[in-house]
Amino acid sequence: MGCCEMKGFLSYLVLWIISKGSVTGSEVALELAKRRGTKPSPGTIYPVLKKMVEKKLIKANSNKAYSLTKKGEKELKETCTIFCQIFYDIHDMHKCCHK
Amino acid sequence: MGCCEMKGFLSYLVLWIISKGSVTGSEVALELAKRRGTKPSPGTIYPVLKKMVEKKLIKANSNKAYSLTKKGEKELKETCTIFCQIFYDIHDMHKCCHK
DNA sequence: ATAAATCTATCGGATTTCCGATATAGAACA
DNA sequence: TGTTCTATATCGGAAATCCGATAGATTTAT
Repeated sequence: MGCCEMKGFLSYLVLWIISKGSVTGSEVALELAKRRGTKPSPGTIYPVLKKMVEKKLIKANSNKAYSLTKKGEKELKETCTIFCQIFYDIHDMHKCCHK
Repeated sequence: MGCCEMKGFLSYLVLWIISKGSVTGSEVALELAKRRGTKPSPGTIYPVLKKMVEKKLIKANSNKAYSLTKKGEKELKETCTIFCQIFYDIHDMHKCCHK
């Protein structure tokens, strides 16, 4: 709707969230709800997880809790680097909210 | 290509960049190049600017230099708030790059 | 004034990104 | 056991996001 929908975060965020500790699909969804305000639907979250498994970025244990693979850790590190460079001045953005 | 292409930043970044000072289209493109590493093509940047003018988020002066409208300032503030909440732990992401 | 280079603009479309609808599997409980 | 609730899974598609190709406009240089 708005000019700044900001689609495109999801995969990165999921990778990031999983990197912080083994979590199930529904736990990932809850963490996303905290951040974004809205909880992603099952039709959103599970296909994302599936694709990331196929790409061998994450793996599930027997309880369907996900964790990063070595490849996933490498990918996360690279993507974090890009992200932090793009938004190097996020601190100024933060100030912007409180004006 | 990767799992975390992170499309979806562009409009938000353009709004942010313009908020920091009156700039032309090519100057916006140069600033984006600094952040992302690659310069967006004309076919990318000008349609974005056009849409933002149509939505009255930015306006051009006679030299085709853009600046935010009141509506744009409001939109930016709101979007900054959402962005900073989603990425409240960007500082940890930053640490992640340097491991 | 003319040529070259740069900037601006537009179009169509490939791809990505996400979600609604639906179905199955599993857990909790009466 | 049968019922209910939650979690997982899949499909098709709507919308967004961006870009290549192309062309016109403007500036700069000769």
